[in-house]
Amino acid sequence: MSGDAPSQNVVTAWARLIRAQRAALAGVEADLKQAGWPPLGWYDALLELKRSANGALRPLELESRLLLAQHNISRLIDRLEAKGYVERRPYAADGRGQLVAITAAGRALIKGMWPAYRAAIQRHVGAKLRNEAEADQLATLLGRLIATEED
Amino acid sequence: MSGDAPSQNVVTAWARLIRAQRAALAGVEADLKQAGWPPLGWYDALLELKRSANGALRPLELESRLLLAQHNISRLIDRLEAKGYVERRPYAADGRGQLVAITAAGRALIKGMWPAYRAAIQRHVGAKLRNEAEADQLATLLGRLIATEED
DNA sequence: TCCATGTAAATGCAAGTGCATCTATATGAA
DNA sequence: TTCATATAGATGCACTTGCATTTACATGGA
Repeated sequence: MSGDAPSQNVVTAWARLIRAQRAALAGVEADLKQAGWPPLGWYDALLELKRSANGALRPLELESRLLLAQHNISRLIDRLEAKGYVERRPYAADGRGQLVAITAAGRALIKGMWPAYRAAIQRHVGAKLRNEAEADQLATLLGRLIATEED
Repeated sequence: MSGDAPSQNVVTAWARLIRAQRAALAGVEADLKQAGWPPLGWYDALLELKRSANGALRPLELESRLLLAQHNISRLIDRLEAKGYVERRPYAADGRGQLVAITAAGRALIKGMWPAYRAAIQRHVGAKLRNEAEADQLATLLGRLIATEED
């Protein structure tokens, strides 16, 4: 898969990657919204925090896990903080940094959202695949695209 | 793959779908921008028009092919029209509708962009896959997600 | 014909995003 | 220590997107 021109299969995969994500994301977002929940990005960010030691991460770390730009992380945290789902704490080891910690309200939010989110994932992704092997294959192949040999 | 709860493989595939697209799209957009080209969405829209009979499509059709929301299509056409890459024509068969046609400048634009776009696709997608079979598999699986059994 | 209802596309406004820049702290060389 | 440079995160501004609504035309029934 080297060389400077992509094969037809690669171009097709690229085009479908864009559209499949667009379709799935729009579907899931719409389902969540209809059920009265906040945007998906809030869930994803809170989940990363919850999974981390002490329920906290530095914005920089959140950035690399969510693959969002720095200024977008900064403002996402603003919104989550304004609603009381996270709190910013100073980061002792580096005065420039900070720690973003999930609050009890944040934990409650993702817990409450999960059933609806889970159902939406199943509807817009799971139900379109034929079997577990396909899901596994898809996850594996997408994993290759994420692997960071970037730059 | 039925039922209401997604398997772990499905959840993983979902999470990676979001991130893989985000990473690949950001990478390709950055490459194009650095080379001085307009956003990717312009290319995609113009390509759909170029491939169509008479180089024209109704906005409604463009919407379903690009999987963008109606108002976004409307404004994308505004921008393309302002730069002279497309033109809006009345649609005789339905007075509410219109036809959006690619211009000579539009054709020249996508022709000029393709080498840079192609190289970016190869760098951010092709180079990360191991062989043609993987590209083909990925395209096939993503195709399942796009297939419209929606609603 | 007239009107209620439906559909294609545009638009005002709010919210989110990209971009460049700014502030504050950290690090390393002189 | 001092200063140049680098890094973490915030922010002003322009542009894009989402959402609701509006406008214009189409369609079908009374």
